[in-house]
Amino acid sequence: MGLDCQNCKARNSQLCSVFNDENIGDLFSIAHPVKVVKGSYLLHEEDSTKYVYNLSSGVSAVERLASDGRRQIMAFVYPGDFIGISSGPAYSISDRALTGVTACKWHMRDIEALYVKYPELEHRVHEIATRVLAATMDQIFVLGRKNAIEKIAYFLLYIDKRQVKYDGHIDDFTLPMTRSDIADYLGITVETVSRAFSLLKKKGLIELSQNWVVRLMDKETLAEVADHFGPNP
Amino acid sequence: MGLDCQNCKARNSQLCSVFNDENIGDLFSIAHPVKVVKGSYLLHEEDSTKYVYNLSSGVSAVERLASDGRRQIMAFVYPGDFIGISSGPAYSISDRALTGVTACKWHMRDIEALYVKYPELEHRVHEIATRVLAATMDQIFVLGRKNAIEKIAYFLLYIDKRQVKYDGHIDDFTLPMTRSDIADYLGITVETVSRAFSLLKKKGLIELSQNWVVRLMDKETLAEVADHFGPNP
DNA sequence: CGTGAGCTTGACTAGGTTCAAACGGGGTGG
DNA sequence: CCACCCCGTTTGAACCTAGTCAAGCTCACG
Repeated sequence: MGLDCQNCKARNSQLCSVFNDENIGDLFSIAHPVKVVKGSYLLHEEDSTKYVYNLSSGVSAVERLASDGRRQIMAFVYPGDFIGISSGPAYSISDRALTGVTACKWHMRDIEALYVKYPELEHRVHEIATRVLAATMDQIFVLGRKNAIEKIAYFLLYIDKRQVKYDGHIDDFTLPMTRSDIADYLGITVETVSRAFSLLKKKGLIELSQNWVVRLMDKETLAEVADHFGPNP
Repeated sequence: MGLDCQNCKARNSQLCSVFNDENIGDLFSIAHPVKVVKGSYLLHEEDSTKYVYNLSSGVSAVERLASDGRRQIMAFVYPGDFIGISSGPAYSISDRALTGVTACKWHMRDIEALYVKYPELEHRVHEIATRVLAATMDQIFVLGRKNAIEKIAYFLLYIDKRQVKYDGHIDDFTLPMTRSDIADYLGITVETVSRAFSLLKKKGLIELSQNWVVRLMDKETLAEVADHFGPNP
């Protein structure tokens, strides 16, 4: 039991790491593995909030869509990330697979039932919510107070940090999301994203191959740009 | 014990309502009441995250300040609201009193010690975090995908909803925050806030007295404006 | 009654959006 | 196998929303 867990990219995630290799089966046996193709949804805004998910492979985006078509992406979800935390009867966000995605899905009731045997589990779930909150606050600052170039520089460093964990790469990585996804994450348009990429390329801070592969040439300067870019020195 | 609690505006808050009038003393006896004057801080970004707070009276703002002076307000805090939820060793936000403020302050350790006697308390604390997260997601959408007029209309309806709970007013209320605070909350400038107010006034959707007292004349239309305002019908 | 902090208004500017056209690469069908 | 097409991206140009700078106003307060 829990055989698959050994090779799962989420094995060391906040949730699964509560269990050791002997008792991980307790968690795995109540999990429903799900597989979702690129472009379709793990969960929908109006779904009832019975289930929670832990991403095993692939990348997805937590998003909200307004009636007039405006979209805002709240977060990108990587293996080991937890989805489905929500107050109220419906998630108020959707989660769309950007690549093929596999995940473990649990009835929240089943997770809660394990709290008795593993009290640490409850603390972890709480901790996960708190971390998500912290990340969300960061994003509020970015959306409210950073200009386009700063946003893109910040985004690249953020993705770099996220992907390192699971790829073990040195300094280039493949973006799983389109320019349009990036735009909807940062509250700007595709064109602005594209222009910002071009500018950073011209400045020698990044290199792009085939639109998707990014290499960060100078993370230090990039961090400065993410912090402040514009007329006032 | 818990005498003050009877008249406290936070008596029915998510935290305090776990206790009935008989046992609220268990919570109150471990509380440290604090009083903060307008303009000073309940907590600072770099403070260690030992304490949590529940606002009793007044209004404060959760904010983050960048090194170059840019400020972003994450949330306005009203009586009954909970502050101090944080991952990591330091809050990464500050909380500034917009009016004179009183609050109950607890050592998180003391709250956790009560979990044994009141298991519901732990669930509530989690629930609070989850609600804050939901509110924060709403704001991300506003910051990322709404224009200035939509932001202001949304803001007015939001404040209206917040203040009703504790004032019992019909349709006017006094803003506790300056134009500059509103600007920093919505990711725009003071001038833009001012112009948006003037426009909504000209349209007959709101009335202003002495800059601080707002009356919403037509909430329905205001809600439409908050949803969509601009060229595309 | 004078002062100043906060608010409003105006004129100009700039950063980002919009609209439009062209490019490029991967996949499909002839 | 290659031409074609399509989707996502890039780039350009015009436009417009919000920012900036500056002046004048209001009102609470000393």
